Amino acid sequence: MLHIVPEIDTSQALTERQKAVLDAALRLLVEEGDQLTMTAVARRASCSKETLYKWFGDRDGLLTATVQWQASKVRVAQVDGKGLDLASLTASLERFASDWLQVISSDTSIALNRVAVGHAGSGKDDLGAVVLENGRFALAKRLKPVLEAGRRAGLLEFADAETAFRTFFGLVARDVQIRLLLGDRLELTEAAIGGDAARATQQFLALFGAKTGRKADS
Amino acid sequence: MLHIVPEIDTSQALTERQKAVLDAALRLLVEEGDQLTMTAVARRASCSKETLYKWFGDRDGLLTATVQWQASKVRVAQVDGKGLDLASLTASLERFASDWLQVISSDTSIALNRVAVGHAGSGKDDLGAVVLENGRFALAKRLKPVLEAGRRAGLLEFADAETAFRTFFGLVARDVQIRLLLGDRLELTEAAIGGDAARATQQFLALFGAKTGRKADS
DNA sequence: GGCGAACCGTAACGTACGGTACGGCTTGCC
DNA sequence: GGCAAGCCGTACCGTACGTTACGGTTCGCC
Repeated sequence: MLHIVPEIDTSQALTERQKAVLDAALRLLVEEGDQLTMTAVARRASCSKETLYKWFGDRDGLLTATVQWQASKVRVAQVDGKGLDLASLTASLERFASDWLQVISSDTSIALNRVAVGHAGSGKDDLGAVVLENGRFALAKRLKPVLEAGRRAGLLEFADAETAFRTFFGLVARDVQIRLLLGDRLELTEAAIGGDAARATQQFLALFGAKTGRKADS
Repeated sequence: MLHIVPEIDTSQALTERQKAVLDAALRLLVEEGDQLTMTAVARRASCSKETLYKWFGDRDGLLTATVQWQASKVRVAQVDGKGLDLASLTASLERFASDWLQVISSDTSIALNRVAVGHAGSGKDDLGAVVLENGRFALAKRLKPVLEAGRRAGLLEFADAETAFRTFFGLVARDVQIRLLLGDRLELTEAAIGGDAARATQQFLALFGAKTGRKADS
């Protein structure tokens, strides 16, 4: 289990210039993947390699800082669970689903996940942990309160929020992420994402919705 | 869309010695990941680098051959859809689910997927296509006939087999594969896999099972 | 036995790239 | 103005590794 404490915000203590450099590195990472070179980053960011090494230590440090920098940007608004009814719960779930599909199908996410996957296993850095913590685990942390509010409101029935979340995750993501990571072209239009989000939400409600006052389930 | 024609069996025309070399390369790939070196492969396989280059062209060729070689080994028995009732359908689905979980949580699959993901995007080779074709798409090809047999037998209801398959895929895999690829420890015991397979199957039946003569769904 | 093909082991080559050093420029401070 | 700090651009160094070359050995075949 990774479960790195996620509250520490390492993205501070970055000057504007440093953020600009990391943005350049990020763009290059999206274009070139893990075979980006320090020289290329320096050129793209119009800075010297000496500066890169002074600021980030070494190549792995630069990569880690870049991933964390991007991660710090994707904090999404919390959905609060006040005055919950079936309509607003459904809307929240659809919102989560479509946000998540949007994220995992973005060039940036794909590039970051590719790099992190490539580095996992060769225990040099913890890119995988960072990505996981700011992706899948952050999503769970934001969604679980909604699920539990839904349960308190009598709209959902489940024993374990973690298990319910994982099912929701599966219904939303299905094979999308692995296919994209493996290079499958898979055009996700705005409309397709909306449709998938609605479908996943309905399926989730069919599985975990309380069996009171709704049309015959399925 | 990749959808490389998968029927061509490129694993033939390999001598026993070549298979042994690829097995060595595969073992090394599991241990070292993508940063394995040609020298290491040669040493592990007790062959000369000259031979590696003669047989496989270059490093990418060796990697591709290794991935294809492993892919050719995982052909799983087809399940035929004769005399289908709910019990045998359920058993088939559970079997597929647990086989799939077994595969994606194996060291070999993780290593291969990591390498393929790392190479995707840098269009040099098509490792991603190979992995996808022998993983997710092969699974669909084997499972869809079962789903359609279930529909003909009046046990399942769905409009599109592809969509139904993808939901099943999502219910089975959930977040397991991406977490493993990103380096999350996630011990999947035999028992846990069996439980997950049963749960995913029940959820799938709750969503797509025909509403005749079954106990209250969910 | 002689011969050629295939292959092993190892040495050698070339290069790409991570990392370092250094000269010059700008900026802020005394 | 003088000086120091920070940074850019670039040249430089060392090494790891992909790729090639080559001498020596085995093995099938005549």
